[in-house]
Amino acid sequence: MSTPSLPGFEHLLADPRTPATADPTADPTADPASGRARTPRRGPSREELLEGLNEPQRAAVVHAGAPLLVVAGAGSGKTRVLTRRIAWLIQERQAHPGSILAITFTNKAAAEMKERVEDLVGKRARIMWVSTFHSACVRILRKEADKLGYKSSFSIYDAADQKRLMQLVCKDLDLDPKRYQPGALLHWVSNHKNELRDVDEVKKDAKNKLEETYAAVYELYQRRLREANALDFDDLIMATVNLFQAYPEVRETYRRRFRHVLVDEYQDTNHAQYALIHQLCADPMEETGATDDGQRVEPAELMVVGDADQSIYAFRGANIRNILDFEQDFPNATSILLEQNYRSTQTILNAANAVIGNNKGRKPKRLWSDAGDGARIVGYVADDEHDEARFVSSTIDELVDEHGVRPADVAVFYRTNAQSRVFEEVFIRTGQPYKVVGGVRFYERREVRDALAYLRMLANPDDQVSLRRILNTPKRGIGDRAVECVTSLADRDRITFWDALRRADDAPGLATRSATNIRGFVAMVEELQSMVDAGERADVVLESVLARSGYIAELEDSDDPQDATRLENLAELVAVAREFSDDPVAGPSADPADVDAGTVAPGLRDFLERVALVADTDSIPQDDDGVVTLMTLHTAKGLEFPVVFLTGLEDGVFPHARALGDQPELEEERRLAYVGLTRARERLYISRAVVRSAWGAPSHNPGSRFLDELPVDLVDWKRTEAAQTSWSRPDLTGGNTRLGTPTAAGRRNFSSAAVRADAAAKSKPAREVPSLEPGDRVLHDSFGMGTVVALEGVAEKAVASIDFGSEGVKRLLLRYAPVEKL
DNA sequence: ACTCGTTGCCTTTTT
DNA sequence: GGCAACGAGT
Repeated sequence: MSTPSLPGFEHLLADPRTPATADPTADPTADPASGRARTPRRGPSREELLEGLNEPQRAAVVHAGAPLLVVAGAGSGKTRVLTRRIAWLIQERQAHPGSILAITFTNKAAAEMKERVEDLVGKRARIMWVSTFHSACVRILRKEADKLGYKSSFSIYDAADQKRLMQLVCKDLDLDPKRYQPGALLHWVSNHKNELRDVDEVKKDAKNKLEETYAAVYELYQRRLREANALDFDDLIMATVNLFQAYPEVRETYRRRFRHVLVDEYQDTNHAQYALIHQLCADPMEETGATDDGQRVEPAELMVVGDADQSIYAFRGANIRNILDFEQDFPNATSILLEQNYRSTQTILNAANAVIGNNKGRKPKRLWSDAGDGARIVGYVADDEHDEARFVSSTIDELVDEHGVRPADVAVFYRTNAQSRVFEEVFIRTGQPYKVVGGVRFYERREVRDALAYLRMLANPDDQVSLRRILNTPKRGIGDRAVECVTSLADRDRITFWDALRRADDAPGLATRSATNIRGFVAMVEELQSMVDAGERADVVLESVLARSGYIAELEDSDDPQDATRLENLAELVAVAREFSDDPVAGPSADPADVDAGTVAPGLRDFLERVALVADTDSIPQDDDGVVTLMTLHTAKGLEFPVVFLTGLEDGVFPHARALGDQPELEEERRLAYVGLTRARERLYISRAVVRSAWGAPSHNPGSRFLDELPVDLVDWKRTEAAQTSWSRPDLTGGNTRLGTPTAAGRRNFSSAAVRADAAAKSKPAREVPSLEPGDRVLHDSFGMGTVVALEGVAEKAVASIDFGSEGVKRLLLRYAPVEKL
């Protein structure tokens, strides 16, 4: 997200010797160079800035000097601390707002923080950099792109673009798509980028054929990105780190500029992000050799805020060690612990503390509240997922009728998006309005992506992925064959795909019909490009695109009711563009950024940038009186509700089957549970289904192990497993299954669970099993670690099939087998 | 070049 | 159970 610059901003950046006062909007009384400046009379007093804060919170706000880690438990008021501290820096320590860099993880959080600081200290807060890592990096990279061999107009590829590009790469390398899945390859590439490992390094370290192939994929993928003048999300960070490394003088510019760096959600940073912070904030004395003599800049003041217990994005490269090792990474760092919770009842906190306490290697922390114990947690064991949904629905009715709860106070959480369906069905039936947050998102809809692809291709004709996407959308008679011909022309003459299109007549083997169609396409694009070059507003360009391309016409002619929705979505997109063009500073991600000198009004590129870096969960309206909110646990992070339903507490669902066998992954699931529990303010409901249909087939899941971790006296079970009808009462008790009950139900249970475990074992062989049931991990004296795949037989005749990975699958008579449950 | 039918695959996802 | 991606048929 970014918006046009404030005048004078480039100057500020370009010449570090004129820091603060170069900006006309800045408060001239707050010149940091003059040390003790006149204190502006506007704004809150010291007392007001510290008002209502507890001791550790105050300490964090006023702390000066050494790097500071604020360990902020859930609901402990960390956003407050952050905003007050920023205001404090400006107000009391005369920091120039332009010297403050605050990093958040969402644009929404950035906008909120900025707004709150602005409320405290006034408009001068606007020139602070409050943004996400990605936005900040884009701002830097746009300016310095040429140093890295990119044009400043580079595109930003999101997950879908990456996938498309990766598919092209796989095709070029002639890889079997079954053996090499684009998704897996991307994940692998992403991991390397997060670890700042470039292609050369990876190639050098390839140990076997497979790794060499992967490295080759990485190499070609990067080459294609470069050819497309595009960077993917991970590149944004890595390229900035590389830039700072390769150009110390550039780095120094930013080091001089940012005197205060604050990072929120530090537990979710990855290595690349850590490195970036380190480059900006670490003492250069410790860096490799003296870079320059004399002119050394004091390192910026760093404060990071986070909670290791809420780190739930490891699967995306977040490294929990960043926060755990902060004190080692930044010598003489201090830390402050915020344990007082202002959100939940003590009952809820006790539950959360108990669960998270099962994670190893964690720094002790116990949330407490003076809100009192409140209601007990209510538990429910449902027959199946429909029963569970009915329980949730009827409980909500009851709360609304008898306890004055508004539906908007209620949230229903689940582990995976697919689980939302059952709740939706029941809510539709009962007429309970609801809102699903997340799921298929606006910017991921096909028509929206198509429209954006047009715009991106206009802004950056090198952008192959976008260009190819819309080349024949809507259908204009340019098929695979034609694309093939143009591609080979591009390859042979070493020109871009777009240039090849313009010279399509030279392409050998191209049908005249296709050539004609391509000429028509090129003419249309060039005409639209001239609009862009003339600096036309984004919404005007967009409307022309939709009209001229025939995209609208095609949808209008269609009978498919879906296409009516698509038209609406496009209208919505036009509205977004119009709003942006009218007032780019407004909106959820307002953040003044620098654009090319000379561009006064916000252009198409600015719009694209905003769109590329904004998740649209950012724009979910939070308040709507009669509406229940449904979302995954991941999207629930950072939110709070008076009433929370935590559903699907079953081993295999939550914790997810793929995590069952892996200690670190299981701990991440546990943190996710912790996040879920701590969202609740007053009332917490937990539920699970004994039978749940997954992928069509019913699956019989044992209760989540997290349920066993809750102190028994905190939970009031409205219905337990014992209350189940006899047919569905197999050998499960709580989360612990005794082995082998010779009932039909037992077998049914076994077989369906085995199917799941088998599936899990296939994708991730070799691992865990506690109280023996499929999916559990065991340790065998000679075979090592293994995963229980299936169980058969009773008591001392019980036999387990255990997958020991490279050792193969063994059938072991448990009475004799030297296996130990882990 | 386009359309339709079959197969295969399934977490989570702030950017 | 649902979607997307691929392949065969027109």
